[in-house]
Amino acid sequence: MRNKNEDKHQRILDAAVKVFARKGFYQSKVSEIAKAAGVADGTIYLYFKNKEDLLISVFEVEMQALVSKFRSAIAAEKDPPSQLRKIIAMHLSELQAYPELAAVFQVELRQSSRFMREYKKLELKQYLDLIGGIIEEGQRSGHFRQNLPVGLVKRAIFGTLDELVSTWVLAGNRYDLESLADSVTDIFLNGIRQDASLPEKN
Amino acid sequence: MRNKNEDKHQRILDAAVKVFARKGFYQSKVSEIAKAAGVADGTIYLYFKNKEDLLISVFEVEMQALVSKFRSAIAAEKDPPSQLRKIIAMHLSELQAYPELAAVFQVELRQSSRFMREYKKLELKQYLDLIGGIIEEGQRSGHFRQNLPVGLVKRAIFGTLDELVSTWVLAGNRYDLESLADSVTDIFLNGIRQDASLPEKN
Amino acid sequence: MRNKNEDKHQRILDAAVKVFARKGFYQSKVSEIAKAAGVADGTIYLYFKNKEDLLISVFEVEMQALVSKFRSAIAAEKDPPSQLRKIIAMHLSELQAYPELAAVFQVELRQSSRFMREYKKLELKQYLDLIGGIIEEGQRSGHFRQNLPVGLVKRAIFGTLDELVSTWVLAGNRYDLESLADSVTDIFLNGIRQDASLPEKN
Amino acid sequence: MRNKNEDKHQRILDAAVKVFARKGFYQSKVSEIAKAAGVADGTIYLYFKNKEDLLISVFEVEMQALVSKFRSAIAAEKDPPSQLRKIIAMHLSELQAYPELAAVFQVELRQSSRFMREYKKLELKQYLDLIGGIIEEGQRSGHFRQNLPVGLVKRAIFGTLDELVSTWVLAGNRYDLESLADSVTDIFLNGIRQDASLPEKN
DNA sequence: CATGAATGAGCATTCATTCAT
DNA sequence: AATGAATGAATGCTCATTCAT
Repeated sequence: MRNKNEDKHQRILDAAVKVFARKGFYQSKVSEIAKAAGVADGTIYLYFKNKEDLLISVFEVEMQALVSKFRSAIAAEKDPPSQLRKIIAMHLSELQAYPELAAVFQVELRQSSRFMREYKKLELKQYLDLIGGIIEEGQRSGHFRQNLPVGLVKRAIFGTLDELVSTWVLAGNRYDLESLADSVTDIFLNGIRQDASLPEKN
Repeated sequence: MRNKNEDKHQRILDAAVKVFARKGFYQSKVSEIAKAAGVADGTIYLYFKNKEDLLISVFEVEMQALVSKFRSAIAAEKDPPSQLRKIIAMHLSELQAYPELAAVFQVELRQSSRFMREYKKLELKQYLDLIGGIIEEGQRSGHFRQNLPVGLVKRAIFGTLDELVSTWVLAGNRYDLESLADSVTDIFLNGIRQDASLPEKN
Repeated sequence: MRNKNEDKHQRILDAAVKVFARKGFYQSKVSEIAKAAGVADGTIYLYFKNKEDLLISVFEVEMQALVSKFRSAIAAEKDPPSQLRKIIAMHLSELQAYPELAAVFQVELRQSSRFMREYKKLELKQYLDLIGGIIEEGQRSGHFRQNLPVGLVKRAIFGTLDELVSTWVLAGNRYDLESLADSVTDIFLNGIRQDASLPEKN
Repeated sequence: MRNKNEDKHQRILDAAVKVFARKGFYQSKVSEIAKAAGVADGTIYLYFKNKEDLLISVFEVEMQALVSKFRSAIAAEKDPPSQLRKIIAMHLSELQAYPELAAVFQVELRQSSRFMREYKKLELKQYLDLIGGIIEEGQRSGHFRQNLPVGLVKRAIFGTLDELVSTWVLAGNRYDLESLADSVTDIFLNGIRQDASLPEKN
């Protein structure tokens, strides 16, 4: 019983990722997800409150898995610059490895109501905080400049990665995403490192 | 007649921006836009093919205005770093000045079908090319390093700005967006300038 | 415009009476009512808030028409006994003349939620008050005994008529309802008239 | 086994009375009845063919109990007037004592399909025949007038009681029902007794 | 050009019933 | 017998779009 239920729950989540990625939230039909999961329409409502709850669940489950993966990975890195290099590389490689999830993250999650947008922020916050933690630590250790607001830096990095993945998703996954990691790292490590002279203000 | 029509056309566009910004594309009702514009439902279909076309038009019209404003502004700047500083500042100040448009750009335009997503790219391309042009010129003039792909740099800058505006929109416009411009400029000018030593590879 | 709208509104009401009478509220499909009215499903929602509102409207409109017809009829009668005879006769003849409405009144209106039941009482109250007024006047004029509570007498008369109509409806309208009027009047006029000796209490 | 089954059968019936009374037939969920009875949803289908059958069974079982109780009670009364007085008093006191059953009888049983309505008549017939028997006997014994059709008189009495109970149920059982018995008896004994002079025809 | 009443396709969700365990 | 997870048919209502006026 235990396994069968978990299996069905997971199958519905997997199907939802696929369908949401392909069609978007509003254009996805519950019956289509049910069909893709190999269950009856009504069965979905045994596991999820409604269609929106299903989308939120997809996000929650997948995001948590990603974040915890990232967390262990950066724990193995010796200093903030290496950690930043690592998280940039993983962001790109993980989403490249799971393009359907990427599509949901990049495009579909931006479709829902105000409530959901706020909900999304909650989940995303963990990830942004992970990046933010690296920046803070780097400022403390003297690797990164302290005149830059952490909140801005973490969003700059996230925004950059997000845009690169979005472009890649919308381009139909036609090129290698992972190989952009070095240049991104290059820009940001230079952009925020301690000994950078401030750019001249005109 | 001419003026009256243009007026009506514009009133519908303005109403659409407001409504889309508040509710999102799928939750916006055509009748609501009509009401906000002070026209009958059917009148909208005299000026726009359908609801999606209305969204695309909003984007087209507003984006073109924005891009041409940016274009003249950077033409007045003396060198690529100043131009970059200028465009970053304007992106933030313009969208801060017109938060409803910002909401549509940041959040709602990501809601449509595959066709629309691709369409959006076309419009957005002009803006990205504007940034790209500055980067290219800077690489030619020796201000910016040449080892960084222009396509990536322009997306990094756009992604960063986009994320900052999104956060600001979702936070309910509760803080000063424009004042982030200096830090963003700081990061990128340092991140891409010629004499930056490459960050050590582990 | 005026006429067309009223016409459509009325056609929907008429169709609703027919369909509700035949199938009952819960078994009646909105699409079926629409079809019977010769309009599209959605059109019904231009005139009525929802299915329940349609049922309430049927009751309201028809009941009001009935009550005002009754009111003028009894105004023409000279004394309370004649008025009672008249209202009993009309109740049976009117519902006999309009069997579908009778079916809705007798059977279908008892199907709805608690809210509706209470709503029904409001409408029905007017009719019960009409009977009650006759009884009160008769007690005052000395035609009817004063030891009987008006509230009970009016319900006894209404309950009797209601049951007779229900039986007739459920029997498929197979006999003459109107001809029962004399016996009913006989029972009640004897039952409540002034000079009736009280029945012996055991 | 025997007892356990009967117990379960009875528990389901009791639960059904409660739930039907509170929500009405269409608004009552089988799962809710199952829960109230402390059995699984599927178990109900071991004892009853379907939801409608469950409602019919409630009626059958409870009605038969009532009728047989009434039958013995009137057997102990000496003459038709006393019997009529007795049955009127019991009708009111029994349903007052069991308000949930009253709710089902008065309100919910009128909700079902044509088939059920006819079925109800069958069950009800026994009760009406009980009243009818008293009237017939009274006409034979000279207590009651013979110019009144038995079928009408029994329905008048039943309709009156039914309406009084309905009103009491819809009023939330807020007053004493039983105490209405004397007035009802008064009306009908006077209304149908032998020596009543016919009311003058206009 | 403008209107807005009318249309009807489309869909999330419920719940009586089944059946493998 | 008993369970309760699974089923999937069934339907009220919405709303983009049309078109007669």
